[in-house]
Amino acid sequence: MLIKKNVKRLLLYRLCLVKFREMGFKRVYSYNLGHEAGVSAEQIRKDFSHFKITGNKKGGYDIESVLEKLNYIFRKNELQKVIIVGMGNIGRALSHYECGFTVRRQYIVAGFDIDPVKIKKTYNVPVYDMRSMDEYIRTNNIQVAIMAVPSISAQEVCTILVDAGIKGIMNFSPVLLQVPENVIVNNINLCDELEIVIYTAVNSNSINEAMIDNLTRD
Amino acid sequence: MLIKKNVKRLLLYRLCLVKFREMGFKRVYSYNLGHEAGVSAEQIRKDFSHFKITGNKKGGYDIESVLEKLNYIFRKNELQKVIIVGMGNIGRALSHYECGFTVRRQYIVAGFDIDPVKIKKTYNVPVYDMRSMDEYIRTNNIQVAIMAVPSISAQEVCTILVDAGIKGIMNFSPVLLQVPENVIVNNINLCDELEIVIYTAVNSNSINEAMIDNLTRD
DNA sequence: ATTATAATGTTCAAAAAATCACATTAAATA
DNA sequence: TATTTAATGTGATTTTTTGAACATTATAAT
Ligand SMILES: NC(=O)c1ccc[n+]([C@@H]2O[C@H](COP(=O)([O-])OP(=O)(O)OC[C@H]3O[C@@H](n4cnc5c(N)ncnc54)[C@H](O)[C@@H]3O)[C@@H](O)[C@H]2O)c1
Ligand SMILES: NC(=O)c1ccc[n+]([C@@H]2O[C@H](COP(=O)([O-])OP(=O)(O)OC[C@H]3O[C@@H](n4cnc5c(N)ncnc54)[C@H](O)[C@@H]3O)[C@@H](O)[C@H]2O)c1
Repeated sequence: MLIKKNVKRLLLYRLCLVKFREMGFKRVYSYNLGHEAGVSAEQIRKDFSHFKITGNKKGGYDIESVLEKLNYIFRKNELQKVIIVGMGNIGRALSHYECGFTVRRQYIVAGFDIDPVKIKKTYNVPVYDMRSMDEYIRTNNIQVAIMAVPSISAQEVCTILVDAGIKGIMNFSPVLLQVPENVIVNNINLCDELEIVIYTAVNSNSINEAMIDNLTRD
Repeated sequence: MLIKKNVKRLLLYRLCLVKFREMGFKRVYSYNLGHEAGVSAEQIRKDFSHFKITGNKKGGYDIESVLEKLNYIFRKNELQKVIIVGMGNIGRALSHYECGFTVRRQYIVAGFDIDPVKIKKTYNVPVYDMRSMDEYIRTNNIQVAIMAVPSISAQEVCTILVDAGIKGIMNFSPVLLQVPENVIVNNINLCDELEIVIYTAVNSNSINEAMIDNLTRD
């Protein structure tokens, strides 16, 4: 069985491979790729091996063909339709990133909002009323949604999405959504991500043991 | 030594604890917290134990006091000043989230941009010219920056930040930044995060082995 | 054509993380 | 007060992940 960590690394490798390709390289060794991605060469070979991505015993990996296989694994031959719910700060920022998603064959096909002011104001993607979302999802067979609504509405919106048949949610609210077993939620907690930076930077990359000891004294 | 995974879980626990507190609870058992956070009760106790967060042999954990200790660990008693570089889609979205950061004592104190149109247009946070950034960082002793500039400028901006003394960077560009050992980079790759959702949702949470087998045949 | 080389791919070992099991102990109860 | 109960906290065990070692093989050199 495959775990997320593994997949995340594959996506990281792709990023590096694209960079190498842009630099004009045709082939790459596990060592080069590992150095760029910040993982060991063995890890690269292990991951590739697991996904049946093969190289050449002496010449390393052909960048183009690895990228092709990665695209195949990530179903890049298919059109990946995604909707955004909540066209506020985050929702709008994402909708303006069209080209960034497009190169990865991720198509933001529609936005939905409860606020009349935001509806149909033509951004890069059309924005519709929440009441039409259920039908839209069903008729267009949408499987994945980005949620960027206020935290207070998150669970409510989530339930609507799940009932309509959504199978994967990228959630920006700092709320742990209740979903059925078969629905995937990827929580993006930007405050947490910032906090980790602050914490790690300030503690110079390791826990301040003295500080923890202090905790025991009060 | 402490690893990010551990810290990330602590932040997750805090999210749950805040929720429980809002619901009126005063105490919580490792079992409850684990259920909410989606980890085992033992994991909770191990993590807490590692950070010297203690509970009560029969009565579980006092929510308020655990939150206090978490705040202490994450230095919530200190003011955490952060700057944003690049006031485009993402940068502006973050700058409008002021209150969200404020409750976590993360203060977005300033934005910086190269585009005259975006400078000093008073958003929630003041936006200055890039040329004044180095001085601002030094005089205000800023340690952490959010980077939301186009990918093409990412490394260039990163170098300026590092030279000015920045110790932690939250980076939204799909670019692996070259930084010295002592500088922390947290890469937020929203396309990757979306891709993981798509991948996992479409493959119903596990790798499609038949698909991988196909890979070996071409 | 043969040999040397240098990379992959896989097996085996070590390290890390998660889970289990249980001893400990605070609270409730009789 | 003594006993039972129910939770924590931690040492032992298992599982997962990572790293090292090496056998394999495509390419280059002789
Ligand atoms: N903006 C940020 O930088 C940021 C950072 C971290 C986390 N977040 C989180 O992301 C989420 C969105 O943040 P934001 O700043 O974009 O918020 P926002 O208020 O700017 O936008 C929310 C949008 O959702 C719409 N909405 C409200 N209720 C709705 C409903 N029931 N159905 C459909 N649409 C609804 C609103 O009309 C609005 O357009 C929040 O949970 C926030 O905590 C945001
Ligand atoms: N917008 C999204 O939803 C999204 C999603 C995923 C990734 N990203 C990534 O995040 C980054 C920012 O995206 P965005 O959509 O906010 O871009 P944007 O173009 O809207 O904003 C970039 C801002 O940076 C400024 N800038 C350009 N060069 C600069 C420099 N050298 N110094 C300082 N400022 C400079 C520009 O003036 C602009 O205001 C990009 O790397 C993008 O790939 C964005």
